[in-house]
Amino acid sequence: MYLANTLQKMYEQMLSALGHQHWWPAETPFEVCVGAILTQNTNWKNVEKAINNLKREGMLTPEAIASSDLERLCELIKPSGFYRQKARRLIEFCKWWIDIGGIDSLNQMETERLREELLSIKGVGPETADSILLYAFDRPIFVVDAYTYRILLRHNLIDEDCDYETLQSIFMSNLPCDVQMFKEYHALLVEVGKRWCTKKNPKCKGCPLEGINSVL
DNA sequence: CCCCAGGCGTCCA
DNA sequence: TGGACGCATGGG
Repeated sequence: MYLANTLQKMYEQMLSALGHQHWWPAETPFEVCVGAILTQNTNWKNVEKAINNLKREGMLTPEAIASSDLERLCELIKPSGFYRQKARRLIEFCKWWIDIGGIDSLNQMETERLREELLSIKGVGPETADSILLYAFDRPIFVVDAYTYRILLRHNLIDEDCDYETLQSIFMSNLPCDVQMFKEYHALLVEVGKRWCTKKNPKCKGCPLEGINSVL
């Protein structure tokens, strides 16, 4: 079967089994960005606590974070883990956001340029940059993460040494270029990954994608 | 007690 | 260029 058909079928089966995921859970583009940095290698539940702390203190703005005291910021985001790194990363990100002219400038920027800009920020790698592009700025970019890799690997759709860009291009060159669908697809992969594609379930037993690539 | 989570930068060969 | 390692809290 053609890869394009398999990817399409995966999407339909996940959507049918799990329904819409309503990602990204945030009220503003800036909140998406903060969440994207805080969730690096961290459970989302812990990130929610950190974001709620920032909101409660009126700190969820680029200006407030950029000019915040490092120790105080650390305390507020502590539940999200790696908080010393992440506090510095948030401050760097916010300075960048302000320097570049805020959300209006960012909205006008070409997607390729915006991606380069994001990747130039210390602490923003490919997944964080692409999450921001897709969920904060509605750009048609497919987000790849550890679950994406693991799920495709277990279904024998990729090689073990498949890197980020290659994996991303597999989706982007075989699926229609649709922002809403990209958002839903990534969210569904994460949910499937959490529930079924775990170490404790090495055969992905019970997964809605079971047998998606029956050719072994 | 263990393992891991919606990664990234650094270091070193 | 790529593999190991540190970063750290909270939930199972």
